[in-house]
Amino acid sequence: MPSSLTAENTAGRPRRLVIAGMEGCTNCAICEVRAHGVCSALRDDELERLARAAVRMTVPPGHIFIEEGSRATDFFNVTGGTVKLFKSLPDGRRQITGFVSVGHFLGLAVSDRYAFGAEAIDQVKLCRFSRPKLEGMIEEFPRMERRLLAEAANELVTAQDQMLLLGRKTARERVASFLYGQLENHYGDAIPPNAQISFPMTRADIADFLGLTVETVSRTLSGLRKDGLVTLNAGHGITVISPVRLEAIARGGES
Amino acid sequence: MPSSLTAENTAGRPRRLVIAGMEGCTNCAICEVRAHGVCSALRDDELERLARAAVRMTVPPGHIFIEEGSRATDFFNVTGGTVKLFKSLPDGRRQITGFVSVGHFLGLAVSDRYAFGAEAIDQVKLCRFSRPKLEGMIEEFPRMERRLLAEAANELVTAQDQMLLLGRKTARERVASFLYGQLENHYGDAIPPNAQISFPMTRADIADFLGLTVETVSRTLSGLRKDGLVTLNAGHGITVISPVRLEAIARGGES
DNA sequence: CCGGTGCAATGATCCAGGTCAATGCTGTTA
DNA sequence: TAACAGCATTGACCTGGATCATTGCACCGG
Repeated sequence: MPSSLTAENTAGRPRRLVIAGMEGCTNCAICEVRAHGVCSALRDDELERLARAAVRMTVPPGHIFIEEGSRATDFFNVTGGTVKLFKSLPDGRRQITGFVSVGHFLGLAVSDRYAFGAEAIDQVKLCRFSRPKLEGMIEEFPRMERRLLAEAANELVTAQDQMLLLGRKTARERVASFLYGQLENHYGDAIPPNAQISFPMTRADIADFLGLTVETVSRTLSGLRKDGLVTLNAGHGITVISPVRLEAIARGGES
Repeated sequence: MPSSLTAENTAGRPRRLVIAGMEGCTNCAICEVRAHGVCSALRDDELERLARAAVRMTVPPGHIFIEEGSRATDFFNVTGGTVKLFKSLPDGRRQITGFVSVGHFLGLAVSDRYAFGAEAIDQVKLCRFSRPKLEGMIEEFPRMERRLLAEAANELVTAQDQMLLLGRKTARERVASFLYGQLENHYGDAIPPNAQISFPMTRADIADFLGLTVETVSRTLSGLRKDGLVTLNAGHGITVISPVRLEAIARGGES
């Protein structure tokens, strides 16, 4: 039975749902993520109304602000930091279904309960909307709904990629896919040789995202280093020497 | 490297995109799936307009009607039969990302290309809409967009469940999850003991859906039979003796 | 400067599920 | 009613990645 080494994080030291900072936000028009996220679909006068529905929050690293299976009372828009979304099994095995950062929307639920948990990786800033308020907004601003649908479609495509990864890729291909994905996040589609990336998540997070163990992630990264594909820098930094070869591996087109 | 035994299906005998039957549909109001699908969101007069945009199609078993990576020109609504959605790797490894049947919508794409392929498992009936036409419809009938968003949210939740399955569940848990899912499809949430199910997909399809090999699926089913949890009937029929215990296994709460 | 705490890396061993190879079963064509 | 084709099952064996154990390496507080 595969297990997750991060299990004891939850089992041993259950984290409370603590919200550190929370203040009203009166001006969405000057919001730092105006260009991204759901808000980008709105005109200035519409943002005015949005502002009244939104509450700004700051969540410290390691804290869970959406508890798996809890009542889905709110929607969130990430305005800073990185969040991991996850699902767990009763014995502590955990699957991270995605990492989301600035501009991303969070909280679509079918039933009245969240199907996943959300935990801050680093210092995370959020814009929170109550469910009824957001529903009112959607009713009023069709462009916002359009935007939501587009984001959902996007996430669906990402989810399908991840299913292919989890169901059929080797450890090496999974790690290469993860690294290449991080490259794309930073550089877009013009990735230079010797591209640098640094990400906030630990090996354990990466393992839980890729359906592997920490040890395998570590060994596989060492393998890529020995093969001259990457260098491992201080902190969580990595230099990808040949993004092209990395992508080939990620795609499953190379051993 | 894990491999998919269905690889030669594509490699050896590439299937052409053949559409067997195709006729105009003039009356969506009497459509057999009126109660399900996107159409259920519309009033009769709206259906009238929908009818003019829709084309009915029949696709024979085994035929691919959406080619992975091809131009996303159409949207489909499944009105009969079962479709498998899949993604593949260059060497033929394949992951089935979902089975969709009557009422389900199909074809949401981020870019202008489909990110997945779609193949008919049995005789499949479809309602086809051209992309621009559907976009017009959405513009005109906000309730249809609402419906689409709801379905996307639903699929997202299902996708997350599947990621947990593929990343962290054992073979036994995966097969139990699949069977239990089939039970839910047939019976809703009131599943009686000794519930019967029969599904159109082969062991190879199940394997590609669960990230396993045909052999492991076969052995695991035999294991469940030996443990008195199921009986394997003729054709693709299975009787689930104890749905409660099956669900416990599926949830990861039992060895 | 030292001891501690929390990752990360590496080594040794194990095993769940993959691979390879028959064998069975069922339906279909002749 | 035989011969074939296409799954499905079962067995024997192998291996990629999991498990268990140790060591290394920062960064922090005293």
